[in-house]
Amino acid sequence: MATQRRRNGKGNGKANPAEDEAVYQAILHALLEGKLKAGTKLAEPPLADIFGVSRERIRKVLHRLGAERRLEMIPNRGARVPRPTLDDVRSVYEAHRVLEAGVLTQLVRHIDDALIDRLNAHLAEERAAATRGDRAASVRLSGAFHVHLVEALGNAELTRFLADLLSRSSVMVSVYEPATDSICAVDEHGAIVEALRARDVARAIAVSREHFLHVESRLHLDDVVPASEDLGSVFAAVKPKRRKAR
Amino acid sequence: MATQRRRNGKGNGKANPAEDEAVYQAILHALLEGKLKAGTKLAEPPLADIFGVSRERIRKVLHRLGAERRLEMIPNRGARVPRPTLDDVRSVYEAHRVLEAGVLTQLVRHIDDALIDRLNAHLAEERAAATRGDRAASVRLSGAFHVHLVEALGNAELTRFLADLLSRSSVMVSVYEPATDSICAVDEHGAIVEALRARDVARAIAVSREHFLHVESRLHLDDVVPASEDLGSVFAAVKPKRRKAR
DNA sequence: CCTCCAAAAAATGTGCACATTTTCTACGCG
DNA sequence: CGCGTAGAAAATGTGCACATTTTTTGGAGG
Repeated sequence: MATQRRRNGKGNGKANPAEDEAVYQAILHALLEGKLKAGTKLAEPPLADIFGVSRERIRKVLHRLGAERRLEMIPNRGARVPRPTLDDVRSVYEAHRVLEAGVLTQLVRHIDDALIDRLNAHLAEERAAATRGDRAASVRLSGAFHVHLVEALGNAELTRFLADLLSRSSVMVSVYEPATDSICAVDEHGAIVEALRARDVARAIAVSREHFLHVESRLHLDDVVPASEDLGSVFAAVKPKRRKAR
Repeated sequence: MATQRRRNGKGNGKANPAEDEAVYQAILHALLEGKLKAGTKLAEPPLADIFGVSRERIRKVLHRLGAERRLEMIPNRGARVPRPTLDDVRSVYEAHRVLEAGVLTQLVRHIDDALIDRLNAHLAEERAAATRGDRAASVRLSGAFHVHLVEALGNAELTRFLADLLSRSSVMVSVYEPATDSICAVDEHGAIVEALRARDVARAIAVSREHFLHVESRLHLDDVVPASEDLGSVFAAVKPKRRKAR
């Protein structure tokens, strides 16, 4: 009997939360990966067709993403990938900067050798990726460094907030790409750890601040927009269900 | 013709976002006001009856509140008012404390006389409410003070995060009530402003920290739970639509 | 060639009818 | 008398039909 597909009877109330989740993850992933360019319209019928699920399924996921402010929902006009202004991006970076100042302030109170060791181990990874020239790993590890810092506090609220900020800024780099070269200079991360080890809050904050300002200064507005159409190719490898003939 | 009610034809796709919003606000308000006790089950049919709207309308609102983590949604088992643990509450307060440390750090850079004046004006309001013995106003103004601080930075992300934290802690006081006496000592708020005026970051943070620890220390776990049933009376004055006979 | 507008097409929003699951109830057995 | 359980009742989840709204299309007129 195995995994019988729906599509059979009429009123079918079969619960399948995994399928919701799969669609959600697929769209979210495409969003975070930057495959869905800013301004792209996400209409329900084509998505339902691509993923092979009912329209209400898509609908629910879209609204959920809208509630998380990852999509821009306009009543009666559907969902679009947000087109953040330069101020929006700055706002996210500034928020991260302010948050990290608070995190560092609190962190020097609970710091111990084990934490320093973990951070240094992470720095080693970052350096390895940098010398290896692995750009993707560098980006990932660079973000992970800041995640490590908040996670050290063990506060779920703060961790969630940072994760939200990071995911948002990762979307933005697809528009305002500081992509050119090294994202976060490992040296700057190292300086933060060093200041932490010395229990020097003021210095840690100052370094962190400079670090963020450095990143922010690389932001620039690429003229107009890339704009992406043709959802089919975006989700090509995701769900090989059925596709519309053109 | 005025406001014709739906309930008429059959398939009725009339868009009425205001009605969604009304239900959302009503439940949210009851939640923030503490009228909905922790652990209360929010079933769809009775709510639909109380508000006089379709079940799917209620459904949508419930899931939205769940996405905001204001309600606990369990698949196939509906929505409940969350029953935060003492650790959850501490986590929220700690997050607020850490955030405010960052905010103060940033704030001393952009401080000016106008801001100090505004904060002092707010302190005057707080003192007036305190001497007047207006407990409700005191609670509200006490929260507003911290809102003023973040808003001074003009960062939407930070403001939103704080609002989220505040709304969450306001729900929690209905369980772990530090309700006994003065919520936030106005003097402590005053000391923060004073430190800000002197551009003394370290002092501002120290005072803020003590302030929060002071509030947190008053938290205590009331034995078991109040538990509230009978949704009808909770939303009594909200929507005088129809009610179920018992 | 551009603009404006009406009709068609497409997309979104919503109530409803069930399917599925959970919760309640009552009965029989140890 | 407690306890597990079968059946009933209630609640949640989902597809579908259709209303409403938006967008596109195809001319007609300037």
